[in-house]
Amino acid sequence: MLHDSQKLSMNPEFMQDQYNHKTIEPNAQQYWADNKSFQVSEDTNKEKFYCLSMFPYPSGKLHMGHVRNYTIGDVISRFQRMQGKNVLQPMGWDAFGLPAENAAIKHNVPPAQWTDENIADMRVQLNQMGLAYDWTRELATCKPDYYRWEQWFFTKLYEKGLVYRKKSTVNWDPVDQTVLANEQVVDGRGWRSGALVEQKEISQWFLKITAYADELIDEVKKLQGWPQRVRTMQVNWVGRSEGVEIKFEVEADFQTLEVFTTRPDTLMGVTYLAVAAQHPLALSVAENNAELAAFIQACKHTKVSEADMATIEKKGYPTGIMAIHPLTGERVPVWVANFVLMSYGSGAVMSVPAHDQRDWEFSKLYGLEIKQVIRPSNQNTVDTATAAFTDKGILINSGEFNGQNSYDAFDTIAEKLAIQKKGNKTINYRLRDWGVSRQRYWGCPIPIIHCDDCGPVAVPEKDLPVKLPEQVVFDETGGSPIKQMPEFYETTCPSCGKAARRETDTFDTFFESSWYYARYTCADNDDGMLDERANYWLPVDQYIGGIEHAVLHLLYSRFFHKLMRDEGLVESDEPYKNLLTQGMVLADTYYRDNEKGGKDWINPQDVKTKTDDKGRVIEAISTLDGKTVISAGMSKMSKSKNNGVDPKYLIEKYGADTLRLFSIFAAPPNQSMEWSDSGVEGAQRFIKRLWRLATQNINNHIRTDTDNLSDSLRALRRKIHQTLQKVTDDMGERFAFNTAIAANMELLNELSKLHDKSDAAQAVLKEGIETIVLMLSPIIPHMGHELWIKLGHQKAIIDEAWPKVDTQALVQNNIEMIVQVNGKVRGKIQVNVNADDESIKILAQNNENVQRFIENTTIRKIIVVKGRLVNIVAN
RNA sequence: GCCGGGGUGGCGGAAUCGGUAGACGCGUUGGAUUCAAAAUCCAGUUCUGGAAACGGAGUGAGGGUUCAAGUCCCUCCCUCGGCACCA
Repeated sequence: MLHDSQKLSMNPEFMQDQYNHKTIEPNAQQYWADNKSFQVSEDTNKEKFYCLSMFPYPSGKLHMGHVRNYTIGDVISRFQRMQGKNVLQPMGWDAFGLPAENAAIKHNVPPAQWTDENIADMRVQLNQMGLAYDWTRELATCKPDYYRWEQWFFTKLYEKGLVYRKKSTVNWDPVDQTVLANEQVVDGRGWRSGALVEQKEISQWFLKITAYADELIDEVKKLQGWPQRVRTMQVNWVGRSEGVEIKFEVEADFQTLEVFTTRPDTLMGVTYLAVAAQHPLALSVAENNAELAAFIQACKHTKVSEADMATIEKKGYPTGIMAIHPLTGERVPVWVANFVLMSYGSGAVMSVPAHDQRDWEFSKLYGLEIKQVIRPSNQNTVDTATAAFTDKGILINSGEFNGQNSYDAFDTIAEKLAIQKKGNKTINYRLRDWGVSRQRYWGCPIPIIHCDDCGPVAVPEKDLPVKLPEQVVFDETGGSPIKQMPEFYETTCPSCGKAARRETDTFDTFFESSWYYARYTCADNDDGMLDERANYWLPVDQYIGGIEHAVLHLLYSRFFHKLMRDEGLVESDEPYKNLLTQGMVLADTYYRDNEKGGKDWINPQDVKTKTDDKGRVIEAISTLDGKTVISAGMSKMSKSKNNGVDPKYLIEKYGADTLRLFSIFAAPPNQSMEWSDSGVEGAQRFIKRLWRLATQNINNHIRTDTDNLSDSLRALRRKIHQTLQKVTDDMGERFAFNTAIAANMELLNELSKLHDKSDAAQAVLKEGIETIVLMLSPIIPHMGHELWIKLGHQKAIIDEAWPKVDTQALVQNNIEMIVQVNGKVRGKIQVNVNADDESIKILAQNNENVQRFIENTTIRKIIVVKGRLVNIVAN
């Protein structure tokens, strides 16, 4: 018995090679490795192009988000290489972080070992994707040869006074006695212990990012290659606002409360002040007030995230203390409020219920006075008893300021306060200094030694790096092992020599990811953080990564770049010239309710859907037990929803080229992309169709005079060059890879329809096939490599240049224009490209179908849009 | 809650500068091929009326500007990302 595939291969029709990714892909990868195709060095004769995809956290498994991100970067890199540029595309590992600690607790493996094994696995998977990386520059942030330089840099910043220590709030698990990350707090409780989480104040290190706030905002203007939405988010995050800092004297102890407001024009409407629960004033009153102390205690049980603070139920408690209004001298009560944060500004705010929605809600809740001091600029009236009026307007009930508009009153009130030394105009930022301390193990040790006599002292350069001990044992509380290791923390003071204690906190992992892009340029340098090679390659010409990094990572690395510039390490002002933010990868989710009231998530690979004759899904059934499951729509691929698709399996089944093709064809890069198994099969189908047409023409080496083609061949050749023109624009300027692929599919469809066996036809066909293979080679490089050889070329396709548009081929004599009557399409006309408007108008009116709609009407106007349409306005 | 996106056929998406809405792909329907199936190929496929020619409606909802609106303006609804210790 013969297998079907054998029967097929014996049929002369199918004697040509079958497409087989399992031989094609390793062959191409071997060629690139043998020829060191992607190793680059500084070459001043070529234009450089630094293309960087955000490096992954080495979880051990490549997921579809990586596949998409790295395919996009690879396509751009290979396209730019074909434009003749010296392209650098490196890869490395964002190797510190929480998951390694979790794995250590769960599987009893030290984080270092777990991480190393994961890196080895993921490197293999990335290579199977055929990504054009210069692996000689690979780096892992958990290695001392990397993190020693950020320790060194931190000590430089410390010398410059850009680093300081202050108390700040963390999530504290009172049972496990550990600090928890926000994601480790679930419904207000520690994820492991289940204990109610408390806020705790501890001393931590901060970087003065606020000192660069203005530059971070101002230079967003220069980032023309960034998406507008990311630029807006960056500006809003820094949040520069002009306002007035106002001093309120407090009756009880003659202290003053300083508050910041952007609306000094509403000052006369202040009816109370609110301070944070942790404010010294609140704490001192609470000493003799048990109820207030209880309230403050209750306020500790909230998560320290802004989203939580903003959405909690607003609660407050009166301190019984009165403050003096700086202008009227009236007494206003001071309240403690759970939504005022001690870490923002001074931890106190002035409240104007009539003109601020949050203050209004608070005053309604506790029956506090609402005093309207602004009225609308027009003649409308507002009732501040029903809602706050937050617009600017004209001042009322404000004594000497009555009748001024909000803008003028801003200045006059600020001036009056300044004269009385009760306030000043200031600029306030929403941006807070960057807290870089983490009380975790798997991170870069902060290079500081605490001495009882000398205070915190930076570790001297000669003693760097401070190595993180890698042979450690975790207990189930998840506390950092180095905090229990005297051999790590016991040391001597570098300045006085007495016994001292090493800092056991580690850096925020954003610290590592803030400068890795620069280190790739000189990853082998053991003598310095960076060298002159950084200035050849930087800034990064194209950065690609998830939209979820639009604010934090990108802001921190912009900041870090400026710090490095001011240290003389780099010359440029900004790290990333162009930015492409890719959307997430989504997949179908299915579930069943379980007995515990929760949901059992079922992997989409185990679900079959039934459709009606229009293709609408009418039922989803598990293939495991044949029973119905409930569809919960599309959501981000994740473990928790059990809707991940493993790229490893797909690479084996379909090959990397198919996966690459599908992952950028399914949606434009900046939008989220929905996973579809049948879509992958469609991508494979296209690859096989191209393979077939190309391999049927490998012996076709006919060249012919393109000046004397028949009309239909001329049209086909025009299609080839129109496609090339579009694809060049789509890939080089717009990153519209999905439409670039669609255009190639369209061209392949046209070429497949050609059954003319003449020499001229075969020459055009060959030109078309070769153009497609070249245009798609950045996307499906393995197949491009193989087909290019088969088509008879000596040079590998990786070294070929991007094809050139033949402008002669684009010339057209006649074009089609549509004819509208009152904006509705009623006919089509063929027009000579040089026809004047008058003759086009006549042609349009003579169209048979158009006449049906203009008879018995009067033509009012005829609009001709060159090359597109004619619109006849008639009634 | 605040900041920033998105919403177009059964589905993913296209329409780049205000000018033919639905390219391309998936799914689906019919046909060819096959003993049969898979694969492949051909044709149809926004809804709706019609045998067709050709009409009517249609880009989340409602209003507006314009000869012309998916695209611009206003109001609203839904949804996704981020919110500083996930990375």
